Amino acid sequence: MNQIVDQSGAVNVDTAKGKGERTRDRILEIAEQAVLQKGFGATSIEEIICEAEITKSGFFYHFKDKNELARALLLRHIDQDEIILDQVFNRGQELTDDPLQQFLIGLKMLAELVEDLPNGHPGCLIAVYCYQERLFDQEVRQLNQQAVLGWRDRFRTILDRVVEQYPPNEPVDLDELADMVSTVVEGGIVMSKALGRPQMLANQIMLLRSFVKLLFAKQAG
Amino acid sequence: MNQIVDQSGAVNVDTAKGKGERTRDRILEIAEQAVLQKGFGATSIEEIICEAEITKSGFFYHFKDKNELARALLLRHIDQDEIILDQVFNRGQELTDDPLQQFLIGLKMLAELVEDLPNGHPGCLIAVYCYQERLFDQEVRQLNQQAVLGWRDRFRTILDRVVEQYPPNEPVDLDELADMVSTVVEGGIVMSKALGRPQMLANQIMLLRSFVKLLFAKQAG
DNA sequence: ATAAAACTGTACCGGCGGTAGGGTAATGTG
DNA sequence: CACATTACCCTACCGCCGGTACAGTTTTAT
Repeated sequence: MNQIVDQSGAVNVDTAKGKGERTRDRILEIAEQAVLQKGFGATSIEEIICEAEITKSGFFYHFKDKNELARALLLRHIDQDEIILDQVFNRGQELTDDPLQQFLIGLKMLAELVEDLPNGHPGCLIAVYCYQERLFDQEVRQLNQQAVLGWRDRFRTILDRVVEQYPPNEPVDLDELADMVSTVVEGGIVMSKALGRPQMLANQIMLLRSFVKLLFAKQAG
Repeated sequence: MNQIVDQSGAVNVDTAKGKGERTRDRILEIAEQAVLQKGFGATSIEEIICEAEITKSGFFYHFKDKNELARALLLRHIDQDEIILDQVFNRGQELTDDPLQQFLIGLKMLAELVEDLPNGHPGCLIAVYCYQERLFDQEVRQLNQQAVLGWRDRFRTILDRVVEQYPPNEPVDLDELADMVSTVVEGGIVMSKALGRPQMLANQIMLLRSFVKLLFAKQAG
């Protein structure tokens, strides 16, 4: 979904890593930016090594070919994404015991988080890979799939607890509703990018939040 | 949003065109398939001319460079998309005078339409271009933006008529709600592709439809 | 018949992904 | 400090691709 990551203390963390790992991270960071703006196929190794100030040999020391770069990019992206989502939705659990409120707080925090990004959400690698599937091997495609299924599980778990206390006002499949969070985020990113209006993503998340409220709100009378 | 197009009588239409235009159309058709599966940057002119059974000179006779191909692809895609959306949402107006029902019928028909695609929705060029913005010039990016704004206008017009008769049960910005249709379709396509489950897109559209119902349904009492 | 349209053929350029292999500087560790 | 390992750099090369140039040929519409 995103690769916003807390960078406080990043220097300390980096220096704690070996030199190789630091270079590798730098390559991945630069590559991800490029891939999100131009796609994987159009991102040249040349430009990556140029910006990273290494040589082609240096690049191929870390990644044996471009496909391995793709895999590493995706793994890193998925990891960072999970950290963010954990932060956001665990925070809801700290603030209240009501599962519906937890979910609503999580969505609100997610919206605020993406709204605070100065240049808008940079994009989601999973979406990039979906639209360039033919470039990747089966392993990468499976990783992609598992990441999305992970999102479903995450939100489904929350929703299961919600419906125990709040019967939905309209019959819904909870897996589909869980998927809708991902759908709105992915679609919202596309819309934000298309219109050049970063705020759209946050708006769409908040709109989804309205719908969740409507769906589970206890009807008057 | 899509490039599903009615192909009945396509042969007649084609033969009515000049030979040049037919070749041009064939190039565009082949190119779109490739771009939706591999991205624009990774789609080589070589493979296009190979599949179209023309030479490189033939290609450059129709398009002076790859950027012109990009523009033509986008224009074609937007045109076809508008035809589809017109069909779907005008049909609702034929069936009832109630604006809410018109919208709900349109969404239902859209869901059915994408569900009937044998290999799932092939993808949306607008989304592809968003995620590869750096590859295109300002003109193409503006075309993209206008297409999305066109979607907003379309749905906003319908929603304006809806709210006249159905006050929303939760305060919403109608532009944002209009955008949500696009968001869900774009996001749904990504999710469908990621999971390899074409039906997801239709499910997500139907879920959006549920929310529209909830939002505008007259409360009991 | 004829002009315009729609190509084909050939040759070339520079950039890029990727390979191969030898050389070297930096680094962590005992 | 010694030393092996890690982490690179350098050079040279291959083949593919986007793109250009331009002359020649077929096809089509009228």
